[in-house]
Amino acid sequence: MELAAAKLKFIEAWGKLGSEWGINRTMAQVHALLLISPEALTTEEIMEALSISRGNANMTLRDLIGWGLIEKQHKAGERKEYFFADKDVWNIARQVAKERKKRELEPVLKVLNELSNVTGDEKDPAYKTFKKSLTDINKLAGNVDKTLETMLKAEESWFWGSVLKVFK
Amino acid sequence: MELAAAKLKFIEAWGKLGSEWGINRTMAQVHALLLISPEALTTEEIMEALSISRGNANMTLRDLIGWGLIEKQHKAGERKEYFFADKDVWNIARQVAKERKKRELEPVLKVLNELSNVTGDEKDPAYKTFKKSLTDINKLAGNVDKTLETMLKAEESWFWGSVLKVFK
DNA sequence: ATAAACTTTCAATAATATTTGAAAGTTTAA
DNA sequence: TTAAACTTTCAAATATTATTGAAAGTTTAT
Repeated sequence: MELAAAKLKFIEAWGKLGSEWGINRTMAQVHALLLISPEALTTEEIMEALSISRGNANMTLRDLIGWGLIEKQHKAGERKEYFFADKDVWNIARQVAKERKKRELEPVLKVLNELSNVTGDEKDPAYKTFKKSLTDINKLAGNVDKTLETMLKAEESWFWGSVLKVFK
Repeated sequence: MELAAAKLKFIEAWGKLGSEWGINRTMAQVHALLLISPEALTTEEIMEALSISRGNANMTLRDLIGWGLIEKQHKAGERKEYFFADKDVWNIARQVAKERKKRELEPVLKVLNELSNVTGDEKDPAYKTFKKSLTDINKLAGNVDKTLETMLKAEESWFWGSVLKVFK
């Protein structure tokens, strides 16, 4: 397969994966484009490469910066802003985990926590079932949370080394 | 907080979490409802509890069965179908992991694999960057895949015991 | 100060996803 | 059979989310 075709396919696949996991398709595509680009690109070039409008490109780039996945770059003597992506896939994974944990997981954990002081009759099956589910979910969520925390601090090789070692 | 209010809040929170992770909000809500219900419920009761239409309820229930998260139950002498959710949170997590791996991760891994035999000039930075990204993503994806596989087979306590042990 | 080069905003529009509800389909009991 | 009880389907309506593009805003050089 030719490089040009492969690039398009990669961008498409990355975009699809993103959209299935709650990340805007265009955002994932722009990220993919920058990820496989050796040099930083301008808004103009990104618009061109993905056939998207200026407004869309601008907002998407801003979002990606907010996610910590790309950065602006300024070239000496040029007005234009260039954008480039962190190429370290482990950093990317950590960054995404960090943001989603903060934006989505933590608010839910907060609600679950509030709910755990629900009042009711210990003899009521509805109450007991509710309590049990909450407790179990909290336990699981606590473990997920701890593991993510470790991941966020860890080096890739150490993390996978540790995790995979116990699984063979 | 009263049980009734707490239930509503839980259903809402579960629905929101679901929608942020690419799962239809109604589907997550129906699942939440059944998860905290001690007995199996009819379509009618679910429609009523969540104010959704018959068609929506029917499709959502079918989807949830497809995900392996709920089951039908028949009561002796009754025509109606009852639905109940597996209450084991670890089973739920595994089931969701299994389905999403199959439906979304695997197709992408397949594409990534196809892309890895892209042809090009080793001296071309665009080619080198592309190759490098692919290789790195494949490596990470491989580790995620192995870990998920282990999770799917494992008992909860063993899995978290093993993972958390190395993280203390 | 002015104008060119570039970036940002946001109301309008388009695309996508979800939901409805009534009709069609199925099963059971008498 | 027939009809009541129940389930499924799916075209149309609604709601949600993403995108456009032109106008407004900003920065820099002269």
